[in-house]
Amino acid sequence: MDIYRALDHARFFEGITRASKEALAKFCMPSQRPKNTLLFREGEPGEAMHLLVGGRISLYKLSPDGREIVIKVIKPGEVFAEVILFERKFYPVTAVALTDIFVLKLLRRDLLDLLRQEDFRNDFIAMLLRKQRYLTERIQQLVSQDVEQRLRAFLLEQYGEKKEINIEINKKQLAAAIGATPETLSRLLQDLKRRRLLTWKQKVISAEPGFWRAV
Amino acid sequence: MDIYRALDHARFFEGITRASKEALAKFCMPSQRPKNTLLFREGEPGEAMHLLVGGRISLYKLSPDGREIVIKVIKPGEVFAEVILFERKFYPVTAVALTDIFVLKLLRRDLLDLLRQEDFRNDFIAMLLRKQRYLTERIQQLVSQDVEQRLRAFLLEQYGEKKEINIEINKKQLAAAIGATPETLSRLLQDLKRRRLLTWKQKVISAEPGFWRAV
DNA sequence: CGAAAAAATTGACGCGGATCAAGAAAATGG
DNA sequence: CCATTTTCTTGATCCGCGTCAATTTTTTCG
Repeated sequence: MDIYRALDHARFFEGITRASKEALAKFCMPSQRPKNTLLFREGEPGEAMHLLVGGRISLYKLSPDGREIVIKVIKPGEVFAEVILFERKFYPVTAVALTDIFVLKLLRRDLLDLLRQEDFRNDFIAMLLRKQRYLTERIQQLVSQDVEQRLRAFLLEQYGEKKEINIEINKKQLAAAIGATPETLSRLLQDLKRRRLLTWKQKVISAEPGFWRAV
Repeated sequence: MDIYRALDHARFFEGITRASKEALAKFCMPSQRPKNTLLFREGEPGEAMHLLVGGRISLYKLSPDGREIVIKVIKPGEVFAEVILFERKFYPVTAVALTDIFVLKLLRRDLLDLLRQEDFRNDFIAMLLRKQRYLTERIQQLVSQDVEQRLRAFLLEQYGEKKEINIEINKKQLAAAIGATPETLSRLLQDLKRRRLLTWKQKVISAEPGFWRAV
């Protein structure tokens, strides 16, 4: 469990100099947590930015009536909870580990130091803008696309256009991630199977080429 | 049409020193445009950040089937299209003037200069984080709230909890802004009128106190 | 291994809001 | 000011997906 190596693989820190990555490694607080761990809750005060090294984490908000609205599923190499560093001091979302995870935490004051370096700062701003773009696209998707298209977009974003996907999350979690109920996902999967486009057995999804360019 | 004064009123530039605001005023390119002007289109290359001084602008994305999905309605004092400054060089959304507008443009290179100043940079990052929070909340709203709640949220955000709202956009535009069709909005307004919560006559919306705390 | 819990499936049904079409009202522009 | 276009309204109909309930299947763990 080498922090430096983890940082080295995180795409967010790609453009950064070796020296500052080593400095960063000193600041980071590593932690491993089992599946279903609640990392933080919406509205709670916080003072760290997180970098996910391994596993998946779901960020969601609660609707007034208690439903979980998934904002984003975080995959390895991505940073989250950066929002609390500058603006308010409260997390705007809840974070739950969908699988066993390995995360690095970076305290506010350490990050503020790092931001003094121009290249780090530029990467940081670029990351924020990328995220803004992502959220913009997610809005468009959730509002205008049906469940099948959202499933396709999700798999594409998280795993790429592959024939075999080794999926670590369960169907309930996936349903939530694409803004649907488990029942609806179940029926969709049945239909995709009938159309010979996609099958889900155990932890493996097999997608036909046709799936990726379906109507 | 004093640029400095405009900047002085823009909340984005609130925390900034007088000196750098004056410098900024020199860089800004002011422009006034009539209603319905297309400022830029999704996918077009761009090289300026915009600050809206007066009027309203709709930022939207097109769905695959050509519907307009409104991401955000910009109000005076807000900045937009900052995304092209760092990340890619293409606008991620289309921008259309909902009313006659007055905007200031800030070219990429000028902004990059400004970002060298620590206080400006901090404000800039804070603005990005605020926007991220906004988009996060918009997702939650669009996914989990019905049209009536979305109407309430929109009016609240854009005009505040007022008894009388002078509305400059038309019903079609408002319907799009809350992710509904004009037909649905029309029926909703009829219902709100019947329930004595809200009336819309000409360019004026009158909302009863009860409207703001409706179920 | 076997019992209990959790996840997934299946069917019946209902609802919010989209769509389509037609007509009324309002805005626009010569 | 009138003619044309655009916006708004109203009714009828439809559909995707959620909800609820009942099983079935899978996972968990003593």
